[in-house]
Amino acid sequence: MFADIIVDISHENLDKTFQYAIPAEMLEKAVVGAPVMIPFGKGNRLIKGYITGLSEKAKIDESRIKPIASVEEKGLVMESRTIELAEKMRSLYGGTMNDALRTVTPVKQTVKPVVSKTVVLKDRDLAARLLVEARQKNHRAKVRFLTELLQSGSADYELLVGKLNIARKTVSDFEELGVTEVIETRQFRGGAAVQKQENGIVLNEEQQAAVDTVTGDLKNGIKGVYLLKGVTGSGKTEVYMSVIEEVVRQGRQAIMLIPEIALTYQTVSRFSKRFGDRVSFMHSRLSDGEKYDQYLRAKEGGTDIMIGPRSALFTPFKDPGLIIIDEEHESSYKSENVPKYHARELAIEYAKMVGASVILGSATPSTESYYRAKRGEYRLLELKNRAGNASLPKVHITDMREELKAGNMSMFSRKLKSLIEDRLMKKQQIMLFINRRGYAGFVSCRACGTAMRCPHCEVSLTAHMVGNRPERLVCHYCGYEIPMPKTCPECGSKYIAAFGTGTQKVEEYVKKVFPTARVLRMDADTTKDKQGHERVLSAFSNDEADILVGTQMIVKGHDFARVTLMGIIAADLSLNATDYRAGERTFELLAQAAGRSGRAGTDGEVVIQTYNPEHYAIVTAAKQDYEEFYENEIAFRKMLGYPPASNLLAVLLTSGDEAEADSCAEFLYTLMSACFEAFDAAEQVSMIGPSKCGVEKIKDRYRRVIYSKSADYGLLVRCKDSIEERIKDDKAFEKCSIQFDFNPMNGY
DNA sequence: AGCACGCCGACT
DNA sequence: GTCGGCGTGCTC
Repeated sequence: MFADIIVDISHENLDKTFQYAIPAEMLEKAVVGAPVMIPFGKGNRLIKGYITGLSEKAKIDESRIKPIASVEEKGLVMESRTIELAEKMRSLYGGTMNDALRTVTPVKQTVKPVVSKTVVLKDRDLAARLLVEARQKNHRAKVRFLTELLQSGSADYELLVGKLNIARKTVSDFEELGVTEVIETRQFRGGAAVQKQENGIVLNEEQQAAVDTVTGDLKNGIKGVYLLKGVTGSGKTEVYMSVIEEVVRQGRQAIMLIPEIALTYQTVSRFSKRFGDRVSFMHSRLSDGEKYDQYLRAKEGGTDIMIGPRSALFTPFKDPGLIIIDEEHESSYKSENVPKYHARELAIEYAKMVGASVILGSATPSTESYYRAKRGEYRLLELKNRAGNASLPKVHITDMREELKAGNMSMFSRKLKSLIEDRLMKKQQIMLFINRRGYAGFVSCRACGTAMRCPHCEVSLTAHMVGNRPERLVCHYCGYEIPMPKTCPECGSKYIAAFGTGTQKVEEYVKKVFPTARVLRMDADTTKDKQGHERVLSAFSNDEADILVGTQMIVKGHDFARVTLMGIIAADLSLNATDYRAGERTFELLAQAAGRSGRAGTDGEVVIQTYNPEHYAIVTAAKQDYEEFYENEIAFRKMLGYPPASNLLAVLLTSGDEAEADSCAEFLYTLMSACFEAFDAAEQVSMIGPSKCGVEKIKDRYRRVIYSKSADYGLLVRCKDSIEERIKDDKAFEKCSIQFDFNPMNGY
């Protein structure tokens, strides 16, 4: 008997199976998925591997085949379908089998105790002196730490590590603070037992209809993909819970994916109350050991439900019957690491493999999912009514070109300014939303609103700055390039500039214009540490401020009953992002932001400031009309051959040498077109590039990208496979690295 | 990845 | 003459 084994080393040359003989005494243990130790290479060094298949025939000369050294008893036997899933992942998204296996297996194999370290004060005088010094220099974190240290004689080092950005944890790191001892305390953290409560939840008609459709199908053995489209507050979670209950009743398990960092206390408590300790949660604050614990619990049947980010898809349940993907349009479902899988797409594949149903939930479905639902590939379930008496807010779109014409050069339109004054007077709260992410320095005319766009690609051109002056405008999709114009090509105005508005700028400006208002700011800078997020939000909900200025996070966060005005400072920022998803992202954000205002029945108002008041993403978001948005968006995607109308393969090439990056990218392009030629499919593909990436150089590596579009996804995969094979040991590509990204979520 | 084999410089 | 530099090639 022989076993096909993949070795636990991630290298292209080793990305294949090796055949080993199974000694008679190991025949029982040597099953597919079992971890084994094998003698490898000339030195017969022992390395780990996984059995991926069994056979009775030797594929190579039998004399060269060595026996397995041992089957790892304490290691986890991977389900054969986990290996199958890894194979699927590898074939769909590239990378090595090992990369794929690694992403579907838990990180650490040992349950590690949670280590908390305490530093003990020995040199009291030194610490006291340093405290005086820290007070003088106004080092608040240091003061807090030293005060605590002096009072108690010991302090939690995590405080210091977090506040002062100390990465290492040895005595010498603390010496200058008067510390001469670091004590480690270990403890094993167990899951808290939660009392299961009887549910008294009554579903409304729509919810019940959605539940009945899915559970009815489940009872009849029908597995499908459902798109649950429900506006914010329509009660999608109740639907999820009821369907999960039915699945669990059938003796099967459920996985629910949520976007990264979206696991709120509310979600945990609702699910815990309903399902008690049969539900497990995964989140980034868990240590590897704790995650592994959860993994084991699921594998051994200790839980039925797993809730977590995209990696929770790999929970090794015995018989998963349902996979839910909440907020399915979220981009965090796409992995940024190799293999760059999309959890939503992979979940659907996985469900097919194991015979499970999939529910995709969203208020603003991705264009991809809605397209498939319309074509009948997914079944559409809708929740149209908002729970409670919340009404839609009144939305004003202000045309910033008009403001400029009227002599208003400020950041706020007259409408927004007067409404802010009104709310401050009424002592109601205001949120100002500035959409900074996805903005890479586009250039627009303040007089007529024209953004500089690529004539070939329908995306914004990106300003390449020299110092703080834009010098050239470049298209990131095709490489089209023009010098920075002096005047607007449309209207001739000289008010043409790279757009840039940060949260700090807005905050400063608010303080200047409304000196009496209490202002809080929330963005990546103010919420660096883990409690920062909560601190700002609770301060705002405790009415410690009148105005909250922030990025994305304020839109996705909690509900604030007292907020009656939402100002969207520059709706165009995301609209002019340099990738084809800009419209969708803008609609999502604006629709969500609009939904934030006036949720408790009070008359909420929203002001959307824009230079493109007639753009469909803005108009439809203001009306909260998803359907109309979708019709426009899908027409745009069809016209230009973007997903889901077609498929896009981005091939990213990086090299430390600029000339080499150019020549290799050029060569790669010819190889790819020859490849499509060889498949006799050149007419089904259109290729763009190679061109420079939006960020031309990262970490001293020059970046180039080639895009291929084709309606046939399989064709792109075949091209990737053949290119990988072709360049594997070609000297020309030795010093560059090449990554494949299917239907990328961001522009390169 | 890691380790052996292999073909050219400075050394007991 | 050999000890050792790390270039390239293979691992069931």
